[in-house]
Amino acid sequence: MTAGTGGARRTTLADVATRAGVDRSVISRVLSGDPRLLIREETRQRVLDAVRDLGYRPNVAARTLRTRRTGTLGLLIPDYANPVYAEIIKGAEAAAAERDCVLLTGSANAATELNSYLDLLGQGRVDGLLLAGELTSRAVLDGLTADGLPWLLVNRTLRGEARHVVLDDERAAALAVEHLVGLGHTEIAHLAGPNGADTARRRNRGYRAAMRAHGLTARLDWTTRGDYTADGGYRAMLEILDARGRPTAVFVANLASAIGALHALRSRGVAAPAQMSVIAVHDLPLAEHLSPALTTVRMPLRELGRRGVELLAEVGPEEAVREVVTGPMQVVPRESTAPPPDLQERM
Amino acid sequence: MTAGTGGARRTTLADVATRAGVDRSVISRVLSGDPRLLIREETRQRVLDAVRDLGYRPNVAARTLRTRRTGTLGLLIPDYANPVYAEIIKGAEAAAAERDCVLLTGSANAATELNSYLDLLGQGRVDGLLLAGELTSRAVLDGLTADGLPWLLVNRTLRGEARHVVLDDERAAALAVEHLVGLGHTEIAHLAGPNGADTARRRNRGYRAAMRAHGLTARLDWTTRGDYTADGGYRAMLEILDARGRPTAVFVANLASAIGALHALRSRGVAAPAQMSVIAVHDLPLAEHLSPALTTVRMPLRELGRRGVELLAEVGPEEAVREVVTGPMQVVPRESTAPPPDLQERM
DNA sequence: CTGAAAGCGCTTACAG
DNA sequence: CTGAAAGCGCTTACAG
Repeated sequence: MTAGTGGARRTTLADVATRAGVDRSVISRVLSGDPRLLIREETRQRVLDAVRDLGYRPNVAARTLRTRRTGTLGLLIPDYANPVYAEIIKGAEAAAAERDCVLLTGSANAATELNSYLDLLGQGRVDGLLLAGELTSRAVLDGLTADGLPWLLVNRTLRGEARHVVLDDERAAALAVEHLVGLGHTEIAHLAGPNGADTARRRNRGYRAAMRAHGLTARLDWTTRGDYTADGGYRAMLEILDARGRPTAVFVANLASAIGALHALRSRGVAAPAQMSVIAVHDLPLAEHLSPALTTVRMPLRELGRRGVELLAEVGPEEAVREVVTGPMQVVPRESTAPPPDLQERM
Repeated sequence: MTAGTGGARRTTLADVATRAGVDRSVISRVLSGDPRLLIREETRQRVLDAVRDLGYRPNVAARTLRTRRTGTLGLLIPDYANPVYAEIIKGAEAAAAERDCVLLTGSANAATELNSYLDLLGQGRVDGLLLAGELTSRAVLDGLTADGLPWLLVNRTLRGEARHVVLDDERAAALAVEHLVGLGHTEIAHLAGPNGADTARRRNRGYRAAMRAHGLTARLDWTTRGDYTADGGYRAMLEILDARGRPTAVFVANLASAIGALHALRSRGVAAPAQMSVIAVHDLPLAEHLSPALTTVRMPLRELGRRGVELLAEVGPEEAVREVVTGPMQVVPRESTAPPPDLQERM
């Protein structure tokens, strides 16, 4: 046998039709469950038997060419290494599988990469596109719309666009602040995410709103900006430690930053939680094993991915979608948060 | 405009042909760079202009139906949350893009999931399949072969199969042991990976071979088994600490396990590296920020993904492939390894 | 109840 | 140098 397809010709509808002694169209309609098909039970059995015996599976390309539906949804993320996206992918994949759809995940972390990825996707490779991460521009979205390709922003919004599904980042920030306030903290800093990140802006906004709601001051020099990486979190935590006065707690915008922040505290000899409580957005098994074990806010990321697929599949491409996923969101208390030093002394 | 395709009919070859005033076949041959096409430069320009003006992009389904090539390769991984696979995916994606191929990544962590994923993939969705992780059985591979779908195991081998690309896990283990021996250690334990994992078996084998090569004893009760997670590493490290006598160093089979192992050492009050050196396979930015910063062996994971795609695309499906990727592999020394206590005292 | 036909948009061997 | 034709494997409206 020569290299190449490595096997015999695939079974087609014609093969099944011959075997079952009916027309190809009958097979097709039986398999697609056509409700307008009238067929004798005995014929239907013959068809099903033939399909099973020959191991027939429809040719995807032929079906797509005919129906203009690929049964594939695309998901574009900036970085596979970010566990946040891993969770989103899992939820999206599960939802896609439930609708007999394949999920085609790709990564792009620069505008040029994104464009070449869209080129690669070509015409008619996917029925719709979920766009996570920050690099999507208005121009790209307009291009997709012009191509007739439905899209939906996931975990981000874009000014003037009304096609997105996000988490309640404001509420996550509020939960974190309330946890700290509940422990007695009043001097609470914020290690924020990058300026370009929509989630970072909303967590920052949520932090400020929650501080205000508790009559606390969100000091400007106690809000420093990381970039959602451990390295960035390390640097941003040092900035907070170098500010005039020292907060007793810090709300960190994501888990990777918090790992760097804990490192910065160790390197300056600041004990956590004795001298500084730390709470971060996103819960992962890892958090349990850090030193100290990290208090987190668990976010419904899987649910976010799931809803992305559902909305993309169900809502017409011209309709507005502005959904905030309200899955389980809660503080997971571990060792990194405790009452502030002054309260501890009194105990 | 109604919901649905959300736009006008897509541009087809016929539209371009009309615009350029030539037959459809000419457009097709110009675009595919048919070497047997004789065409006047001026006609070729007209064709190219028409393609550009109309923004023509070939319909993937029609092309696939005709050529039997999808331009898509599949990659099946067990878990998106594992950063090892994130790196493999990145390498594979880059190599696929270079060959104008799309990479369709999917996850399955149980045999039933795998089968339903393959069903979902259907017939003719991908030109070949890369299989990473442990769950692939002989039966699945035979099924793929029967379907005429080329496949390649990535980061694992399977007895009796000769279609795989792997890393040199034995060498990684040897590098780790040599690093420890170079620091003066002779009592070296091994926190292994799960029994089912091919990489774990090879790292274990490499550890034993390297110990032997240095005239050292690999004590059986100093080899404990984790499961490549932080939780498993925590438990397996406790087992080592509970053994008779205590090693001065431990070679950990992967980074997630090492995070748990460091936690176990802290919880027992064993100082690292003063009382116990730790080195683990796989380097990630995270390692720098652990406490202590973790010494690792950096593995060429991206290169592994890249070679997987290259080999799948280039080697005929009937040919044997047994490749060991020889990318950059090196010890990245950080704080978690140091000379053993007895040597330190003498210094 | 079942079959025959058209056509989705390409590519390619062949005709001129 | 360029065009006409066949056919990849489906689905679906229609004919009987």
